Amino acid sequence: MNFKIYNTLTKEKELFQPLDDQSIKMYVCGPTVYSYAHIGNARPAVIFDTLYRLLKNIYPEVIYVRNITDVDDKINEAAKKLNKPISYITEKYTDIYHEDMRSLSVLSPNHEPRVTDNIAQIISMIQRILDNKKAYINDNHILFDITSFDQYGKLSNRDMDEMLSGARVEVAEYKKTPGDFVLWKPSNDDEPGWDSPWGFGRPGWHIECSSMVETYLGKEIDIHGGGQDLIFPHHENEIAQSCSAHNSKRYAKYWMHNGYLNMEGEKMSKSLGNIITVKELLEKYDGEVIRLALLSTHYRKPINFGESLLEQSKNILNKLYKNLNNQSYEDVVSKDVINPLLDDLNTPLAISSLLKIKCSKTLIKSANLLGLLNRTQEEWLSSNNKSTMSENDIELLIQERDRARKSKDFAKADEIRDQLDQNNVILEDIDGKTIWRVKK
RNA sequence: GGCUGAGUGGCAGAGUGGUUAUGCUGCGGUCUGCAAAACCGUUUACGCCGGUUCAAUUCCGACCUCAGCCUCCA
Repeated sequence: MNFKIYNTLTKEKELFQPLDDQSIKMYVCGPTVYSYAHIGNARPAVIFDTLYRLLKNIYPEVIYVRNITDVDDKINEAAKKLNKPISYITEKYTDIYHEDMRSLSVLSPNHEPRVTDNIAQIISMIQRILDNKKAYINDNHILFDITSFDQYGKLSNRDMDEMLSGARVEVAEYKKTPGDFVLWKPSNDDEPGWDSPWGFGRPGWHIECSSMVETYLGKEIDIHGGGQDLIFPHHENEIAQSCSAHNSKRYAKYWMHNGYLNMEGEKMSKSLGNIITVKELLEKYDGEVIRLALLSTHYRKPINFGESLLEQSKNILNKLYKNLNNQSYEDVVSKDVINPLLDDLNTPLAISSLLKIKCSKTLIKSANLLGLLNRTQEEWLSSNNKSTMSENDIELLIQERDRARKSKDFAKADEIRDQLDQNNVILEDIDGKTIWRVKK
């Protein structure tokens, strides 16, 4: 099995050679639960879910960990605004995230750790980094000393000195080097916090992932994934922390990053007001349509999300479900689908292959690998049944139209068809019989 | 300013040193009372300029445009 992955660390497409081919270990940065997940959050979830499905198809065991970040200043703000406890916010949005992911056919990872359940492990890791003299204490903050880590900047291909000359942000006074980052910071009484050897406080942003990888997967893992925006500083810092705590050279063997998502050609941002949540999209489109839309661009490229992409995806899915009507016995994944996936997860090419598969069972099995065609043809056709008319009324009108057609009163027959059309019902005359379906 | 990525036909989107991607849409046709569905056909594609080559959209170099990152946004 030749599985190739583009590795951000080496900037090359490499042959995937697992640390242990009996058990693959992958970690993906999960959501910060302070608001509804938007479509940009859904992209990595769907992409790495597809990777997870592919790996499970190849290897005997895959351990997939995706965390939930439930300690964050944005959460604190959201809680303060509503005058509710922080747990109210994190629990609410964790539940919504899970619902959204289910709708997009995203499988649950094997572990989904929360920061609040792993504080002891985080403290232990920070202590080890301090013991190894890779961090220092200043003004009640524990800061990682980036000058102590010679690989710093390798993942993001950055030279710290060059970056600093162009820096546009004020540097906190307690930092020795402007690039140093917080491992632990003090909390006020109204902020979430835990007792630690360094006083009441909370972990910095990056340490949680390092700690959870260590706890649930070990010191070194095969694949670490996330959005491109996390390359710097988040992933760069994770490498520095983990290697410094472990006295090791390597943390993740392969780094995979998905491209950005734009809305109708524009960056999705609060200021432009074009952020669209998964929940909003699900009101208008089936989760499978959204999933297909997200997979229709290669994961490393920017995706231009919008109405036309969704409509196109809907058409493709209709076509695929329509193709599920022959009886067949071949029950294997199509080579034309799995081979593109094995080549750095080329989902667009795999999808185009799906459209050529004639054998239903092969089609289902192949599409399932992408998390698609999860329902039967009947279930699909009857979903999104948005006609305002009852089935009985529709049947009666069809009978009336039949009578009109038999008596060659085509004007009346067409009038009835138009009437049904306005109620989203489309008629098809096949072999002397009239069948109807709801517009999708 | 530094870094990273992208630029393919009406749209979406693969791929390739010389031969059809694929899908959607549009147009034409077969079929139909008319439609729908199905099937068939179909329109100049590869940002710009050089270079390498018998041949470049594909390799190399410069340039242009767009997007993003540069301390907590997937």
